[in-house]
Amino acid sequence: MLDRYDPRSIESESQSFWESRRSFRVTEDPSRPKFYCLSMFPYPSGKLHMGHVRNYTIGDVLTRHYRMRGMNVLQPMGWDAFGLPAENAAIANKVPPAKWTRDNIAYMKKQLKGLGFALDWERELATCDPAYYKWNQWLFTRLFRKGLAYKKTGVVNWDPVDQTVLANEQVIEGRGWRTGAPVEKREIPMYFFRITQYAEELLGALQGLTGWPEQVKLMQKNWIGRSEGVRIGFPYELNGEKKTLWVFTTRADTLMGTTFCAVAAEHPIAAWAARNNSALKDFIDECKRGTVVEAELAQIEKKGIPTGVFVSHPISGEKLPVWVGNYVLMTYGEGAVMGVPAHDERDFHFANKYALPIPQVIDVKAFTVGKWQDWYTDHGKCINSGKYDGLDFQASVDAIATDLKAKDLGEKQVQWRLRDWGISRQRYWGCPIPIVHCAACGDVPVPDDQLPVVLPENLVPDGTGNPLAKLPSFYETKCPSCGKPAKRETDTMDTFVDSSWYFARFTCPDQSRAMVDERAKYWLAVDQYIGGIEHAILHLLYSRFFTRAMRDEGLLHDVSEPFTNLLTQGMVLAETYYRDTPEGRREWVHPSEVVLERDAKGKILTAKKQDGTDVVFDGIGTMSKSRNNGVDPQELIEKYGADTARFFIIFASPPTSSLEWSDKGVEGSHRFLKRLWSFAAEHKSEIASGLEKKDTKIDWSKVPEGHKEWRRDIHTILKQANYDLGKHQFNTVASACMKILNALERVPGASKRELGIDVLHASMAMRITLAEGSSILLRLLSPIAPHITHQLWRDLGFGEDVLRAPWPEPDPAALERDEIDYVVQVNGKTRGNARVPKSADAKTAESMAAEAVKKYIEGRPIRKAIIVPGRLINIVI
RNA sequence: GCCGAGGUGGCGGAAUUGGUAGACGCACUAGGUUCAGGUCCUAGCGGUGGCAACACUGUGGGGGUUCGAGUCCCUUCCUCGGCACCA
Repeated sequence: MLDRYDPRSIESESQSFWESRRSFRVTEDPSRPKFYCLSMFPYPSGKLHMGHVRNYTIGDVLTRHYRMRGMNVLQPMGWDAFGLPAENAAIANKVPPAKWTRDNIAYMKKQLKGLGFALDWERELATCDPAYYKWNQWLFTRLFRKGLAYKKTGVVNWDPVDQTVLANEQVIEGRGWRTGAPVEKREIPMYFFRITQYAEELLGALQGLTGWPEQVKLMQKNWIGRSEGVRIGFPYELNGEKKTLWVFTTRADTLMGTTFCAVAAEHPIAAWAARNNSALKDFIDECKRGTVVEAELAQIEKKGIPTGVFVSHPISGEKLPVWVGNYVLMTYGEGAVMGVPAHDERDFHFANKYALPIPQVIDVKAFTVGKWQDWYTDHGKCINSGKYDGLDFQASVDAIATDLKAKDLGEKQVQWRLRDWGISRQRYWGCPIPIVHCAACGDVPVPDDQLPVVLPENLVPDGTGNPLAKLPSFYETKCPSCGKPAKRETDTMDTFVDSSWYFARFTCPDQSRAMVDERAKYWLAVDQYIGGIEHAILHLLYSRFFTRAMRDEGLLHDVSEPFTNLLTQGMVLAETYYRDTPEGRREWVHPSEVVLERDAKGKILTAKKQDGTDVVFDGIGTMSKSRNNGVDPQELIEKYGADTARFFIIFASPPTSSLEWSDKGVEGSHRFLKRLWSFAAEHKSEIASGLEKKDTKIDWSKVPEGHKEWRRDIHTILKQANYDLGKHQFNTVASACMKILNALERVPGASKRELGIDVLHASMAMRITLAEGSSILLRLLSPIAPHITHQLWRDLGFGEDVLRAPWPEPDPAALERDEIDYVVQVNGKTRGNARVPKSADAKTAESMAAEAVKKYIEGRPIRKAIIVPGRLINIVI
């Protein structure tokens, strides 16, 4: 045993130990409870960032903990390897995305190994491997035949200069990122997954996901967005032809307050009306030019222009103008809305702007036409609504729906916010969509025996469209159905498809004849899934959809939900600093280069760069290259070791909260591990002798009282730590480890000449407790800092492998007390303490408490006393 | 704009879920060790008043429920995440 803590050698030795024993390889074992612990697999962007380290450390703490509790724990790792950054790197460096991606995987894998995660590397997979994406294609063809995958047009961002489709991310302030050209919207044919067919089930099943955070379930619920309303038809005539403009509303009770209708720019009425109306045409063009990003769409100024078309109110027959409104979404409902300015905020502002009437039809409090108030949308009885006057919300909706139904102009309808999932990407580095376009046979799915459609790996995209579309050897093919020359689809799949089922593939990654096999039955569902809150909606919803689609294909048995428990980790943040250079440039200064000056109380007075120039603190934000505030995990590991990195990350904040990086905090964590190491070195022989006598029965009456308390402290801390582990509050578990070490370091003296003390006996008790406490500490700490605990466990003679040791449980006898310390309050204010014998009844406890605080009572009569057993007594005077 | 989360010392955070607010750590202050710096060790550390004992006050702001509120309710201000082609 070395006398100095040397993480480098300890960590590489521990890792070799695990590697040589294949410690983390797992197979199906029906004799033990299984636990599938999965962290979201990384995109191989180059090197690990702190978010990865945090994610995988949390997963590893769970994995190692449950292993020590005797469960058969699977923790696999793989690579979400397709995606845009590889193409961007290819454009920048002229390297094929495949090579860039595989190099990154090799480097990041080395980093993961260096962090000592208990991963079963024999199950590693990458989504860019044909052996993986073959099954994306296979499932696609199955869904296509069922109609669960289908083709229709979708809207994309189009860069007119590069003649290419842009991702939202590649559109900077309405312009293409490379060309600077104003981006246009373009409608192109795409493939969609009919996720809406599962909308009802995806929504209903949320209730059963008791292991998910309420927050995530609520976000999914709102995203799916079920709303009950009425589909209403407004009849009109075009060139003598009778037509109906359909809208959907959840507020049919306000129908009599409709003063206009508004349609989306893409609506057929808009197109028809614009034929010989150049102002309208320009406006529609303007709407189409803009963004496809909903967040921006929702914040643009609400504008509109009349089409000149009038529709009839379905009840009153009144003529209402139809406007084109830039706030109406073609993708929701019917692409048209009825305008009720008095009871809808957007309609209110729209009507005010264009001087449309604003008649009140619901009896809300204090209505005036001038200013919008939130309560205008409140439910109430109908007024100014003819025969519906006096009806409340439900009654008026029912009556109006019945009347509309009779006229064939409407009925109740359930509307979803959720849209079908467009999966076509006009990009190279992705899974090819297995379709062949044949002039005679149409869209033909590629037959099983021709799968996978292999993606050529040697291409280098240049930013002007998909290189696959320029490669005849890829797209020239024969129709699988008639054998005539045909064209292969060159679009690839959204990478969310790859990540929607990888958790299932980890159960049987070597299976070449099927997407998944029987082993999935043993392992699924994932017992604990861990990942960033930013995936709360899309990735998780798509995975829930895929699991059901696979279930209905007969691939998964009795599994509908992929993730039983979900832990959404917080983000990793760091301070940001900048200075404005004399040239007027903003220079971001790395936090490690900033020197802080503090006052006598530690408050920050000034921040300067090391060279003395002033810098400005710009708050706490996510680690990013652009703001130069990232911390490279690799440097951290090299300087302090993986255990310090892991410990700090766990200690600094609870898993679900954001984590603020602090170099000083890292040093504190390192200090703790160093202290642990020296403690072990210093007490090695006492621990050895305590271990030898560990079965000796201690007569605590012959040992000083302080000694018993010492042992009780350790077990109390352990009890709390186990409770905290159960609720995944790992930061306080790390604190508990520090507290136990603090306690152990306060070894009580055994030489005190107390009455009845047996010095030899007390000394033995001390050594036994020291050994017991050390063993508790090492086991409790091992999931967080596995290397140092592995080494010390062996060095101190506890055993060969701490991973195989049982999880520590507090000894109930150690927790027992003869007396209870009560907090004593007078009128709710804490005024003292009272030590009360455990056997005392309530009356005795009360009088002892009153005695302890008598100077605050001063003889005034006690009105009552509230006793919280074992904790607190509140005396009310 | 819509949906979701969060505000506790100088800082990260804790509080047995309605019962001693500030555990543990960082920073800071004083002392010790050291030629010195670092390391390490000991003690102190929410605010105000006081030599002190102690008193008052304190969990973003305001109001309420309760014997008792960081925790529950109402209201208000601020910060962060997602919004369908970043992953």
